Amino acid sequence: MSWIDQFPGLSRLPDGIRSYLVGESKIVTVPANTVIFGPGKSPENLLLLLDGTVRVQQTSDTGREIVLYRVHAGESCVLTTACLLAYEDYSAEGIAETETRAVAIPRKVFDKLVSDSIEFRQFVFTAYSKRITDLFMVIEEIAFQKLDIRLAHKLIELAGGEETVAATHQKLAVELGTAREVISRQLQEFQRRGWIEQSRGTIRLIERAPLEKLAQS
Amino acid sequence: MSWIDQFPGLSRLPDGIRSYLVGESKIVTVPANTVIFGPGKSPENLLLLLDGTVRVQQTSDTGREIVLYRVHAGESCVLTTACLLAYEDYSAEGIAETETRAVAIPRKVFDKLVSDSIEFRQFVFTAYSKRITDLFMVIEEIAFQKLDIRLAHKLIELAGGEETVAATHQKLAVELGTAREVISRQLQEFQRRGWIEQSRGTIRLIERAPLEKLAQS
DNA sequence: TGCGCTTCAGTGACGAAGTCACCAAACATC
DNA sequence: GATGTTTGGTGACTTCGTCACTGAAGCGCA
Repeated sequence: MSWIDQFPGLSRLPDGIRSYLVGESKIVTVPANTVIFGPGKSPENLLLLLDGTVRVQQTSDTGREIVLYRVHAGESCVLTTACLLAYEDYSAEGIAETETRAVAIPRKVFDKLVSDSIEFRQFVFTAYSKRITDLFMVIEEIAFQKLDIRLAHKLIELAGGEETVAATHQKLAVELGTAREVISRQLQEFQRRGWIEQSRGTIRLIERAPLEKLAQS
Repeated sequence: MSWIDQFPGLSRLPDGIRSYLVGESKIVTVPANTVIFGPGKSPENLLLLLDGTVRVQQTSDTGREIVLYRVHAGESCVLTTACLLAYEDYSAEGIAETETRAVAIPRKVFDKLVSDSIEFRQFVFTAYSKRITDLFMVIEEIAFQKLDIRLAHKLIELAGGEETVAATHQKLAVELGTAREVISRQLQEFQRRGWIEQSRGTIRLIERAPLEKLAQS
C-alpha cells in the first residue's frame, strides 16, 4: 500500500501517473515547531501531509498574531507553494505543530503532473478552493462575529472528544487574533457561569451544552 | 490586435494555443451592478476582464458587508471559478461595478489550456497567488490595523489622482467592513483637523499630506 | 412651488473589545 | 529554598460597534 491511498483525491490517478508520482517524490520528516515556510523561506516542494499538522499564521508589525488555517494529515499545502511561488514579501509562516511526515513533490514534477493528469488538476484546484473558502470564513469571523461566540467555538474544536483543552490564554488569543487579556476576561465569564474550570495551561469543559449553543448562535 | 495582448501573462502563449484560446472563448458584456456570481449562482466560465471592475464582497447574517477585493481590467477572476467549482455554500458575491467587458473561457477549454501550456499554467497560478496575498492582507488589516489608518488609506486609494471621492459613508463602511456611524465619526475628526471637506455623497481631500502620513503609519 | 418620500448624515448612550501598565501566582532550575 | 520565567488577573482608558433617534438634502410630482 502506497501513501497515495491516504489522499482520496489521488486514488483515481492512472497507473502510469501514479508510479511517476511515487517515484519522483520523497517522504520527509520534520520535528515539531519547525518553520516550514515563512518570510524569506520559500519551499521548493509541494507538500502532502501524511502525519501531523501545519499551522499557518501571520504576525503583524505590532507583534500580534493570528492563525489563518491548519493543514492536516491527508491534505496538501497548495497555497504555500503558490503564494511563495509568485508573491513575495508578506509575513505568513507555516509551522509544524507536531512531528510531521510529508510527501515532497518537486516543482517540476508538480508541473508535469498538472499537465498530464486531469485527476491531479482536480486535486490541486479542489485543495485551492478549500483553502480559499477557509480564508473567507476567517475574514467573516474576525470582521463580524462576537468574541464570546468565537471563543466557545474554538474551545469545542480544540477539545475534540476530550474533556480538557491544553492551551494557555496567549495561545487562544493567537488562534482568534485578539489579545491575551480579552481571552482571560472571557474565560472568567465562562467560569463564572460554571461552564468551564481553569488551571494553569488547561481548561476543563464542564458544561458543554451551553458552550455549544453559544458557539452556533 | 487581439484581446490577449491586454494580459501580460498570456503574451507568451505559443501560436497554436493562442489561436485555440481566441477561437474557443467569447467576449461578453454585462451592465453595471450585475451580480456575476453569488450564492447559488456559479459561473460556468473563467472570466478575464477587458474593461470595468468586479467587486467581490461578503455579507454576514447580521447584514454587515465587507469588500474582499476587486478584479480590474487585465486581471482574471480565477478564485471565482475555483471556489464555486468545488466549494459550495458561502455568501461571497461578485458584482460588476461598472459596465464590464470580459472574455469568457468555458471550463473545458480552461482545462485543456492548463494541460497544454506551461505559460497558461503560470498565468493561472500567478493569478491565484495574487488573490491569496490580497486576502491575507485583508485579514491583517481588519484584525490589526486601526480604523483611522485604514480609512485614510482607503480615501487616498479611492481618490486616485482626483481631488474628490464620490462615496457615501455607508459605502465606505462596507469597504472597510465596519459600521456607518464609525465612518461618520472618523470623517468628522478628519474634517475637524481640516484634512477634508464633506458634502452629501462626496468627500474633498484638502490636505493630502497628513492623510498619507497617517495611512502609512 | 410646495408636499411627501427616500436617502444620507449626525448624535448620545451604552456595551464589547483592544491597550497599557503592573501585580501575583505557579512552575522550573539550580 | 532562592531565583527567574511563564502564565494569568486587574483597573483605567481608548476605540469600535450597536441601537434608537433626529434632521437635513435631494427627488418626483402634482
